[in-house]
Amino acid sequence: MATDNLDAFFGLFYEVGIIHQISTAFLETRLPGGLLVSHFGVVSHLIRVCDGATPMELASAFQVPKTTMTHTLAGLEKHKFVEMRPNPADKRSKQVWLTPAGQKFRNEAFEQLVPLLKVLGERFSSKKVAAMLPDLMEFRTIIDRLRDEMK
Amino acid sequence: MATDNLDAFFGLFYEVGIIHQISTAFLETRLPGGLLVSHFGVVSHLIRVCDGATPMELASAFQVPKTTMTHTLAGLEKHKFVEMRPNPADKRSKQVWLTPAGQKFRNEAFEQLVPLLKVLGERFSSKKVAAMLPDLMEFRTIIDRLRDEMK
DNA sequence: TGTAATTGGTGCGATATCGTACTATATAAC
DNA sequence: GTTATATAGTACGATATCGCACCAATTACA
Repeated sequence: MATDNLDAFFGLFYEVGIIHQISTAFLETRLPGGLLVSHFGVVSHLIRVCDGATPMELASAFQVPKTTMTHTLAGLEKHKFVEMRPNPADKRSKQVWLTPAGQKFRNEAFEQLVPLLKVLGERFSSKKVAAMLPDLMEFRTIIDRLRDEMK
Repeated sequence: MATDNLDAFFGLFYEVGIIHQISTAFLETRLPGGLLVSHFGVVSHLIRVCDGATPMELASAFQVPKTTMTHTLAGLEKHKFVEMRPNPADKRSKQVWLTPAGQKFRNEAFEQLVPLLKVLGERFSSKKVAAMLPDLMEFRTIIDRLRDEMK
């Protein structure tokens, strides 16, 4: 592979970094009470994917170290947005359950984003976004596996 | 715009977040002396785009707050990878210049990544990556402008 | 079934990130 | 030309991130 081809990968990492930076900052200025995207992400995951997930499952879903997830969950707990219960299937483990306050937080934050995403959608169609997703997901899956192999 | 369409945007933000997370962690375990991707990014920018850039130009290129860039540059300076000089065009400002040690750091880190990216390229072709870039760049440009408008 | 290796979670310390406030300089308005 | 506003950079404090070490529970396996 020539060096030129490597440039494509660096370009991808660069764009991903910038998009991450912009979108995170943008969203966080619009979340109440100093909550972060990490909090919003976890709560969304519990609503959309699986309530009662374990901390490890969440860490794995967002590909962050487990200590980071512990910290994020402590923040959500402090706000009473989630409740930690023992995991009946494994006494080492816990389960993270949304509270009504947590659902309210997520839904209100979501509703606040709708008009902003509508404006965005007028400039970059959601169809185009949807068309980008399969390649991104495939790429993500591949680097995920690659990372595991080289651990 | 229906809620379904919003899902595409959330999906994009999610994938971008994960890819950022994986690629950053992956690269950072392979950089010497506790250097971070932010350091590698700045040094690469100085080599590839413009040596002698001002801190503000760098902060803007990576879309990070200027205080963050100050911190990153201090780290590079401590390693003698860059040199800060006064900006002749503006006495408030500075210019960031690479040192030979900084070039060496970047080139060695780059060379170390080549074999890894080669493996990656066997599983996800650089052509496919290159094909994804225009849309990502357009999206990035749009959210960048949107953010400025709503500041 | 007893011991070794693995896994889920937390405590702790180092440091990266970033908002606020501040100084010095530059630009604009008048 | 003087004054008001904006901009480049830094100091500082709060807190997010994450590696390491640890304990408890589970799983592998001899």
